[in-house]
Amino acid sequence: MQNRLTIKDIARLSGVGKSTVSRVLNNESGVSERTRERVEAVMNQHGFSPSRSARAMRGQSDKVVAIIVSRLDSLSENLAVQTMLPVFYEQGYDPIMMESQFSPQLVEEHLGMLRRRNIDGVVLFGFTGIREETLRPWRSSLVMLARDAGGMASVCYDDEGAITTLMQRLYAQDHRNISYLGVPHSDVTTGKRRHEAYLSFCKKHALPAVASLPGLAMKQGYDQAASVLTPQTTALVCATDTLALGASKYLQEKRIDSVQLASVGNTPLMKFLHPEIIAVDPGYAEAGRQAAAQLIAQITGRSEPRQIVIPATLA
Amino acid sequence: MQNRLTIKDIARLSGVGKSTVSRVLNNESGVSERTRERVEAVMNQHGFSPSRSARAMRGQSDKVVAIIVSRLDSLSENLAVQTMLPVFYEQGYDPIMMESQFSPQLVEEHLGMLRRRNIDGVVLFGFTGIREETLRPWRSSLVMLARDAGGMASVCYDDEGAITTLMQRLYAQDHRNISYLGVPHSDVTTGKRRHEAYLSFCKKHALPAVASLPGLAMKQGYDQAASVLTPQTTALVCATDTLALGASKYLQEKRIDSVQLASVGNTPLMKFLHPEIIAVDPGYAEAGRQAAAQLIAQITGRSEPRQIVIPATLA
DNA sequence: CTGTTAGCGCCTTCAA
DNA sequence: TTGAAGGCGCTAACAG
Repeated sequence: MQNRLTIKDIARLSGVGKSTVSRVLNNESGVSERTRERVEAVMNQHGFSPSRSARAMRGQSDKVVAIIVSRLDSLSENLAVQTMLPVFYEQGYDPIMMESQFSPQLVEEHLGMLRRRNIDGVVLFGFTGIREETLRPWRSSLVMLARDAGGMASVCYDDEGAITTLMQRLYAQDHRNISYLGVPHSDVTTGKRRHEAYLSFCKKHALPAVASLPGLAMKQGYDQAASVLTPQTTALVCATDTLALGASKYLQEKRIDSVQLASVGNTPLMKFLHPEIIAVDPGYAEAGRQAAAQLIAQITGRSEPRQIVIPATLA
Repeated sequence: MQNRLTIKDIARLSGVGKSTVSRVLNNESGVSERTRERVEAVMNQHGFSPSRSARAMRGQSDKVVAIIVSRLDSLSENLAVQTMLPVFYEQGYDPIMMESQFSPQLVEEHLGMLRRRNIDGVVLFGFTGIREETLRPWRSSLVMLARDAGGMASVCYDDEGAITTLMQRLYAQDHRNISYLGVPHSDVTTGKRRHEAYLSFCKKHALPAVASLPGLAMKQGYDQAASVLTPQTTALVCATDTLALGASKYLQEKRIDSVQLASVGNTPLMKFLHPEIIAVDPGYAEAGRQAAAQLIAQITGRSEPRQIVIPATLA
C-alpha cells in the first residue's frame, strides 16, 4: 500500500546496485556469496517483498491462474480444488475462481474476460456442451478436468476402471443381479464410458443388464431408482455419488435394505451418511494436484499439453 | 501474452497522444466529444484492454481481493461465496480463494502472504480462535463473515432471530418439549448466542430446556442426538444444518419419526434430503452480496468499517 | 562479479 | 483540449 520498500531501497541499504538486488531476488548465478548473504540479510530484516505488478509488467506474466468449477458446491470438484490451491500458492500463482454453472455460454464469457485480463492459465472442470473452438485458443494454457477434448491437456478419471472395480467387487460378493443408474451418453465420460463399462462387464459375465440414465442430479437418482429395481436385484451401481445419494434416499424411504449400493465417488459426506455403500475413489485429490502441476508445467514451457488418467482405487 | 496493443498503439492508430487515450480510458473530463468517440472506436475495433499490471503499478492497487473460507466444502459458506463472486467480477476485482481449515495459524499465514502480495482486501469467514491482533492491521480492508470482532467490518447472521423464529414455529405447532443441539459457547455466534436464544425462549414460555453442545461436526450431531431426546421430546432444534444432518441420520436409524427436526441453515442438500425439516434461512446469499459490496466500499474509501446483520427468514 | 542504462504500459504533471 | 516528458518497481542488456 503506502511506503513499501523497493529494490532501490534495499540496494541503498546494503550498499550495492539495483541489479545485484534483482539478481539475488531471482536466485541468479553470478553473485558472490558474501554479497548475496548481505543483501538477503537486509531483505529479511525489512521483510522486503518485490512488487508483483512491476515484475508482471516486465515478465509479461501476472502469475494468475483461473479455476473454473461447474459449481462451488460440487463435492467432487471441491476435493480436487482443495489439493490444487496449495500447489498454485507454492509456485507463486494466484488462483481466482469462477463458476460455469454447467453453461457453455458462461464458460465462453469467462474465458473472454480472462483473455482480456491476460491471465496465465486456466483449469476448467469440463462438462457436456463446451465447443472445441472455444477452447482452441487456450490450447497451451488450459487443463481440462474430468473430460478430454482433442489436443487439449486433460486430467481424467479412469471411468471404465472405476465401474469395473465396483462390478468385480459386487460379483465377488456373489451378486448376480446388478442394476445401474447413470448419466446420458451425451456426457461422454461420466455417461457413456461408465455405462459401457457396466454393459461390458455384464456381457462378459452373462449377467442381466438393467440400467437407466436419468442424469446427474440427486433428484433424478431418487426418481429413477424404482425403474431399475427388479424383484431379483441385489445390488445397484451408481455412476456418481450424487445419484447414489438420491437412490439411497429412495431405498431408505421404501425400507429396502436388501439392495447393496455401490458408487463412484468417495466424498466425506457420503462416507458419513452412508458408510455401507461400496465406493471407488476416482482420485479427486490426485487429479487436483496433477492438474495444477501440469498447468504450471505448460505455462512455464516445461511440458506440452498431455492427457493424464488418474487410476481409481477402492475406498 | 505476446503482441498486445498498448495505449501507445491506440494513440498512433487514432492519431492522438498517449495521454489522451489514458484520459478516455479513465473517463476523465477534458476531452472533446469527437476525440473521445474516435479513440473509443479504435479501442473497440481492436478489442483493446489496458494492462492490469501497469495500472496497478501506478495506482498502487492490484484490484485483487482474497476470500478466505473455512473449508471449500462448507455448504453454507458456498452459498455466500456464490453471490459474492459476481459482485467482485463486476467491479473488476479478481477474487482469489484460500482455505483456513478452521486454523487460526493458517489464517495468520495467509494474511501474511496477502500482506506481502499487497492485496486490496479480504473477506474472511470467521471462527473461534482468531486473535484480534492478527486482524487489526487489516481493519480498513477486511470484512469478516458470520462473526463480529471489535472494530472490524462484519456481516453477521441474526443468530437470536433465527432460533427464536424456529422456536415460535414449533411452539405454534403445539410442541412443548423442544430439545436443542448446538455448539459450545467458545463459539460466540453459532454457539453462545443461539443457545442463549433457545434458553431464553424456553424460560419465557416455561418450557423445559434440554440441550447439548457437542460442536460443529455431523458426527457430533449423530452421537449426541440420543442425549437430548427424552421420552417426552417432540421436537429437536439444531444450531446448524450440519448438526441436523447428523441428528436426522440418528433418528432415521432408530426409526424415530415422532420428533420434528428444525434447524438453522437452508442449503439445497438439506432441502433435498430432508424437506420435512423446518429450516430458517440465515440469509447466506444476501450475506455474500453485502460482504462483497461492503469490502469494495471500504477499499475505495466510500465507507468506514461497519457491522451488518442479515435478517433470517423462514424457508 | 557488479553497477549503469534503458525501457515495460500506464498515469500525471506541465506546457502549449 | 491536447501532447511531451518523467517516473512507478523491476529486469535485461551492456559495460566495467
